[in-house]
Amino acid sequence: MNIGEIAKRAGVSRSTVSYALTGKRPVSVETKRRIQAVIDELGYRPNAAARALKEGRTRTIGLVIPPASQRLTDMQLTFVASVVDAAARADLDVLLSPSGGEHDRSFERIVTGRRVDGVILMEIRLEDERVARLRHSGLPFVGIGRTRRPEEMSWVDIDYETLIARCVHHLADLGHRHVALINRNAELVAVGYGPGHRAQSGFEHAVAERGLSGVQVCCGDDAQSGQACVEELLARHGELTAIATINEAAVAGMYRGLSRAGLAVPRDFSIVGVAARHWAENLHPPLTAADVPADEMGARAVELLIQRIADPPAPHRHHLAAPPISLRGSTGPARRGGPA
Amino acid sequence: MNIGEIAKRAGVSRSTVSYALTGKRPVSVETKRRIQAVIDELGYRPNAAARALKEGRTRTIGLVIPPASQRLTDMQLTFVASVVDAAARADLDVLLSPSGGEHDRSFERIVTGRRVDGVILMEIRLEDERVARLRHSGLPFVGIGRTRRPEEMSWVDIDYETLIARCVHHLADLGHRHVALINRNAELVAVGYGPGHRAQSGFEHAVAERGLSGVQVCCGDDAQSGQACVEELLARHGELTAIATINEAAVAGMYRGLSRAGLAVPRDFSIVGVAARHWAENLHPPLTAADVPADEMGARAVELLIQRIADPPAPHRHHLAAPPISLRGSTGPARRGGPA
DNA sequence: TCGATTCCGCGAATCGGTTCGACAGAACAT
DNA sequence: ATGTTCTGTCGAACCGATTCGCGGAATCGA
Repeated sequence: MNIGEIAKRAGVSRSTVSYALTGKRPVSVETKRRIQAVIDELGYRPNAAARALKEGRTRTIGLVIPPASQRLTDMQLTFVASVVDAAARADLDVLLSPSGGEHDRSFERIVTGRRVDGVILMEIRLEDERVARLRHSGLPFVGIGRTRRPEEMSWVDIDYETLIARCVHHLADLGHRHVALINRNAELVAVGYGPGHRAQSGFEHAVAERGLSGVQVCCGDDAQSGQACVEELLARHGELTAIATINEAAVAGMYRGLSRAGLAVPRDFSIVGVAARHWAENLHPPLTAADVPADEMGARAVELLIQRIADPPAPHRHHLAAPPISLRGSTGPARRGGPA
Repeated sequence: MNIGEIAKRAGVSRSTVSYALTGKRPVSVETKRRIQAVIDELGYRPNAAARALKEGRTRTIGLVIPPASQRLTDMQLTFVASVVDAAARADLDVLLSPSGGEHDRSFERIVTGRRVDGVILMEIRLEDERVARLRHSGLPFVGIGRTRRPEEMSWVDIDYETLIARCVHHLADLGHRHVALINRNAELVAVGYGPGHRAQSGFEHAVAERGLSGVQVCCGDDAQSGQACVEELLARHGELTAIATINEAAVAGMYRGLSRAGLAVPRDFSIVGVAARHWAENLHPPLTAADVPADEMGARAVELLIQRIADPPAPHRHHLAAPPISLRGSTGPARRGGPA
């Protein structure tokens, strides 16, 4: 059922139906009523492809996610959910594209086939060819995360550098002298994953500033890796009394590793991290952490993207989240080897 | 850059460019080479909307997910990931639509606006108006889950009835006499969530068959609810020695509740469930469970959908997964009040 | 050498919308 | 009565691809 059919049954021309629907020109109430009656009866909706073709926009945004094979973390999932939600509120549809590895056909299809009006890019690296690709194509886009030259694009991001520094200061304030940073998985950090590098940098600076001794390790994004990682850390660095981490998926395993080693949290050992609130609260003991407002950020990213689509030459905008640390149950005064 | 531009620069007509690209009519190698050269130089890709309009298909499938506000379980997430992955392999894009609650505009847009060639529906209820809506619209669709009249549509599903029955039999074999079923959250079950009801049914039959005493409760889909639920169960039914559950998100909390009550798993108390393998293995102790092949199922759903799109009048096909129970560390012989 | 066949490429129609220019008729001012 | 302004509607062009029918040139067989 197309617009011609509606027009015929309502006894008007196709253009009149179009104007009645879009309201871009006045149509008499009587005509409008007749058209609406036919539309309701037939359940007509304009064909999205035809409209996209003529209007030059698709009312769809692309969301580029890490390939599904590598499991999404809870935080990433929250980003996806909040982006989809915010887009739906703005009457935009969301086209999903796994990128990286073998799936780059999907990314290309979306970008050069003009399937979307704009793109939200997740899991951005310090040097990211997709950013170059998008900029070259002229398609509006917003990053969740930023590259090494952040002024060149619009983004929302978490200030891991500041947050991890805060974590270290928090631990130092509690008297801890030997602390470790547990990063995300080694491959990710190796290919230039921004949060990993920025967390390192924040950790190093804060450790130096407070005169602490610090170790850094990468750790797979799951509980088993977390456990193994902690066990190895304890074996190699017996003096450690605290961990700061951005690897939320591994925290449960870290708890397990500590408990196996006979260390109670927070009595004997402290952990502080960066994580989504509901995740931190669900752990046992609840994790003292900077609460990443992941759902807000997804919504904010959509908002930025809508603005960029509406006004491409406008200057880039950024949003760097640095939420305060919420004290929960996982940090306490240093005991083991600390100043007692 | 459209097909006309390519044609002009290559010195041929637009139709020749089209035929060179699709291969639907022979084009001389020399002409083909010239066209390809221009295309490579300009980085041209056909406009997806124009193609969709003419061809009558979008090369896109819709994936209808529960609204983002209610967090996706790990298993649901795995479905989504595997669907996206499988679709990408078939060169299909995936349009995400949160449905239910306030977001039904999105669902309507996708269905009646002909934005997609077919739909995969998640979180299906025993009576589901979306199924009626889709059937009425004539759009091909496949369910992950099934309604009360499963022969009317194509679907893949997990045989919760059989699986929970197996769980009960497994517990009975170990000597447990008093067992509980922990279901998904009460709202979901109340609105006719199929797995919830089928699990109940399987539980009741198996309990009756083995002459056990059984209690059933609903429980929120998170660790805290799991803990609260177990604590209440223990308070009210001190004779319980085992739990069967389909609520994977709550299992970690159940462990906590048991441990607080001084009950060790599996020595004093057994838990068996239905969950994704990596999830079951990540728990501590690892959960004895029927390993749901969620990624396979997503891929299978895509496969069924592709077939339905290609051949709509073909008979419906179904795929019911009933994986065996993998023995891990969370079940053992009955102790408390059992035959010692 | 003449027709038949094959090979290649062109022009035009088409998909289903939106949008622009034109215009009839009513309302209003002069 | 004449000109002007509005209102409401129509017809046609257009977006960028695909596809059908047609025809010119080359090849083939007789």
